[in-house]
Amino acid sequence: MDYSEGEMEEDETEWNNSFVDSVTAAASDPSLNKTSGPTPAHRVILHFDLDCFYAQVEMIRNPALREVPLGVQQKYIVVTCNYVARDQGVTKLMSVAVAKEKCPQLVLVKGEDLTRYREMSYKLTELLTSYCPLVERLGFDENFMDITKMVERRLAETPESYNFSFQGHVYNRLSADVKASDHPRLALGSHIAAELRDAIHSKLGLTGCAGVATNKLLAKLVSGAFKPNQQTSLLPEDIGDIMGSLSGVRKVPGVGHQTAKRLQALGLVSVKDLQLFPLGDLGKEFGGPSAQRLKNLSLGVDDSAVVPTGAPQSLSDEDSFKKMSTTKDVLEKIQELLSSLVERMHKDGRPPQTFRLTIRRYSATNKWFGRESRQCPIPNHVGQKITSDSADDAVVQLVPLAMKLFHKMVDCSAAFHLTLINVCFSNLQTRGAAVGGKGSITSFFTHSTSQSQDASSDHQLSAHGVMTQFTPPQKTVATESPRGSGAELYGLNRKQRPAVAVKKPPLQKESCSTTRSHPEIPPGTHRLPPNVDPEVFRLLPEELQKELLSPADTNSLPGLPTCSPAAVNVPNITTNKSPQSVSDSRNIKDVEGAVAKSDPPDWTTTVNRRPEGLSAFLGENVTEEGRPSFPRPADCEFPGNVDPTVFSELPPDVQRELMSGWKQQKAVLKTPSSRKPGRRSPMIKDRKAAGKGTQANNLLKYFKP
DNA sequence: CTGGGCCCCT
DNA sequence: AGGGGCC
Repeated sequence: MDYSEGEMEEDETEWNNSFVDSVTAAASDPSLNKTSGPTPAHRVILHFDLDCFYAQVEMIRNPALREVPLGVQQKYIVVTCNYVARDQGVTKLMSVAVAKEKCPQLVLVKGEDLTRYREMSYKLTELLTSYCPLVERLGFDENFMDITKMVERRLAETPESYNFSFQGHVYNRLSADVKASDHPRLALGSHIAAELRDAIHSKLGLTGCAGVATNKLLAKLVSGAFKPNQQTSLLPEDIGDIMGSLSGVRKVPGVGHQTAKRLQALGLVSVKDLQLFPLGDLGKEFGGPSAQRLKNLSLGVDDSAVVPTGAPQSLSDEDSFKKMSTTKDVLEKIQELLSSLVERMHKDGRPPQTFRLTIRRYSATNKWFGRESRQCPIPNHVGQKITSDSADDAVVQLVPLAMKLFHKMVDCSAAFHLTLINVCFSNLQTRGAAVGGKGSITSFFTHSTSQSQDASSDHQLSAHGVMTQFTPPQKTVATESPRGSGAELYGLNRKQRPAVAVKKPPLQKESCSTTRSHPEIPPGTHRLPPNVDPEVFRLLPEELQKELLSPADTNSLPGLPTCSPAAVNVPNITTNKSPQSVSDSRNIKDVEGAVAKSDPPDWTTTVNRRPEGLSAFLGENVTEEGRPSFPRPADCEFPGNVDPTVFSELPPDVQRELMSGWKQQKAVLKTPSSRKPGRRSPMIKDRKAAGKGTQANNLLKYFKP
């Protein structure tokens, strides 16, 4: 129904017509255009923007931090800071070094784990949703709301003689001399905004800014006019002013770095430049739809609807680092990420159907370069496991999947250097009929339902009690007490799980017994002992591998240490875990389990004929015919005139780039001088090496001007 | 040009 | 699968 104002921005054929319609509708006199469907010509849109969100959450957790300059640190960056710190010159996204130098007393709190922020963020969205269903999230700390209906209802109820007024600021005006009666809807909107900000503060302890305007763009722009903990409304007659006040196109939401650059190449740097630039010319560089959108934005026109965000469509977890260059480290990191992510998935309750692994490789020429990813479907039973009882089992199943994807991207026979790993679940199964009706799911629904009633009942504002529609199976949230202010917001969630999870103490017995469930393994066949990490195994010298595979040892071999393979010496392979890795002894054990469980029984029959999945897991090179082969340096990739020895002595970066170049040449005969990425890409798509071809593309870009 | 997400659109 | 955008 809100289809009204556009929303087909990218529909190429119809776009132009629908745009013209919607724009004229929006631009023309609001009051007369009611006829054109259910969409109000005059929307009232709110934008909420919490003050220094992460810092606020930390200050709620520890009120003593309110008095001191506080920064929230991720890696070596201060991602945000409280206003005490800002007064001393600290800014967002400032390096820790600079921040400390500006403000020596700066107190830093680690903020890499987003759990608390995420939880608080959703509490806020849920709170807003309890007043009005049209809430759209933008990041963790911003929300749009379309309160048109709410406003209309109030308007209908207000007496003829009502004296309208604005709450908070009115952009570019002294609120004294604005005639609020000329803008009754916005005026009412400003009161609703004030009430909501108050509710946010009393219920969650958070302060923030709000913007009140007629579309999302303007609401967002105006919300920042008065910064901490204030609100601002924008009258339609001041749209030109606020757009003109922006220092450059980059300040327009929707115009990112890349777009700004392209605009600049056209000579467009100010908003006004963009406003005046011929649409046709703009279309030549950006295409019709994008050009229109950009131009609209520059004029303050934005007919996009507030689309209720609902539950996230994907959950991901990532970590960045200076350098990661061994398969073992990758494996451990992936496992670590997966463990926490699976835990989150479990609370979410929707079984994911696809898994994605993405990495960022270090490249000397530019390290801020893009990521590469591979994704694959998640077997149904695994997906169910994530959400049902045993998340640990799920991790065990997922690690091999992840490693398989990893090896699709990274050739482990060559040096590699990663700076980021991300794991992501998406394609979340929305209706969990398949979940197999454990009691837990139903209990969640009842619980959260009761909560939503709580929230809506004690407020005159509330129109709908529909908070639960996307509440994650975080029954948890429901723990918010009637008066719930703050303290019990956190941490209480966690504890419903053990009750279910205790069923299986995760011990090596588990994986061993699983492995032994195939006692019919023929004697004398080659197989990895159940407690040997295949990744580590792969890295061993061939001789050691043979020893390990010798039949006599199959069941007696103790586990390999998790430390670097170089440190392993054969006779001393004992169960001793390297101290560094003890922190989570499941690390290795889980992987063992993974191997045992994910492998069809027949994988044990011979080392050389494993299922593809396992081969990838082991880091073997797999040819296109599916024949596994152990890694050889630069397998067959050298042009004839290249001396392998010389090559091997080159820096890894150079090696990789050269390799990419060669592979590129193999894939595409013509040397790619074309600047357009889109031109050539169809050609290299078919090859199995498409991934590497793509990378070659990227590397070649470095040599462009 | 950093950090950990999330989104949409090819 | 990647690009761009947002915070």
